[in-house]
Amino acid sequence: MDVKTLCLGVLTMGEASGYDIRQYFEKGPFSHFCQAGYGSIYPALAKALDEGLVTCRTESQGGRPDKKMYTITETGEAHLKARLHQPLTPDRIRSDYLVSFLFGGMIEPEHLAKVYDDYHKAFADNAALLSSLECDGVSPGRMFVRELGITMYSSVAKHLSDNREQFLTSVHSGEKS
Amino acid sequence: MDVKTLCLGVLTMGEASGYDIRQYFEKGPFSHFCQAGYGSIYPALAKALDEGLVTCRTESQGGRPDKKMYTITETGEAHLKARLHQPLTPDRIRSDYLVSFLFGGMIEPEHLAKVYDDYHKAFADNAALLSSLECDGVSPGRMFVRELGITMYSSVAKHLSDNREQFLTSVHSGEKS
DNA sequence: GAAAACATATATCAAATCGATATATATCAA
DNA sequence: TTGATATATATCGATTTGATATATGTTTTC
Repeated sequence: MDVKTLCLGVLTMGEASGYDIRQYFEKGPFSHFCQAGYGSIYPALAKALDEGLVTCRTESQGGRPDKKMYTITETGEAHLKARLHQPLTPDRIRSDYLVSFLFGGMIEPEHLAKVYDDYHKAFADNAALLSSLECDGVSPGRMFVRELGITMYSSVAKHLSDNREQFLTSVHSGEKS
Repeated sequence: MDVKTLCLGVLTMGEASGYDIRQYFEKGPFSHFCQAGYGSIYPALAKALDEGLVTCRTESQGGRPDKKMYTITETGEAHLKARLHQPLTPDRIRSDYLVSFLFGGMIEPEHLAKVYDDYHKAFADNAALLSSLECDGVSPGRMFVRELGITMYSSVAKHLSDNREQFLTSVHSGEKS
């Protein structure tokens, strides 16, 4: 799912600027399972405009750079719908933290404990964040991914709580690498 | 954590070729939380060799291209260890499936059900795969990430089982987008 | 009340990564 | 024997990442 298609997805929820779209990927419900920065969003929007998948309206604002508001076209919706019916690539997780745990034996015990606690906090915080989200008038799809996220984050957070001492002691008991 | 550093990590477990390293990232315990293809591994090894982080030994084989066996150096180990004590970037999940569920209203019911079942199968399979792994003589770090993976995969698989009908009906009950 | 920090807004660029392809041979299955 | 899969290295275009540049408004802190 390339960034262009993801932008189309965001635009089905209403007119938005490149900056707005970035917010969806950084905060918002999207951020937990797809990311994109300005460096990919702006080129993607330019290409989408070029291909007639979106239209653009420039909104002048006092002082600040003009806001370019994008709206999805029928062609754009058709493109998104078609893409959603094509084969999907498997999920991909990138975790420096799990790599670190794998090589935990090479890390100073105090530092490893700190990293572990940070990791636990991140999962606990994400679970809490999703739980606190407003649910009124939210689409069933959004509701579903929210609940799946809560399940995932909280089960991992619990596992990390339950196995903290066991891991931190075993990883530094008389072995290398 | 760039590919060069990840390669060093693999090499702490013993001498390996670029092809071998690829296997670790495609199958093996690594594949679940970091990925890398030939296009990033070979350049990374060349750079690591250039910087003295690894040494290289060419193994001739009848017919097939020569095998280049890489070994991590002390400098390489120091580099890896230093990296493991530096700040880590947060985990990142990319899921076309969750994007699809978010826009489930735009997908034909039969197709959405198929996608859903594929997704469930992927999690169930991964949980089973990790559970079936040999544990004799495995390092505590490897053991830990394996168990965390089992927890994560099976909790999500269970959630997907438990909420299948609810999701598939609600997403197509009189609404758009 | 001034200074610093943060938010709004677009855009570009080098470096890293991804995904596909090329090359060559061995081995295993139909 | 034909085709598919595995071993092995390597490159290349396209995409993505992460940082930076530019310019101004708003909010917080000293």
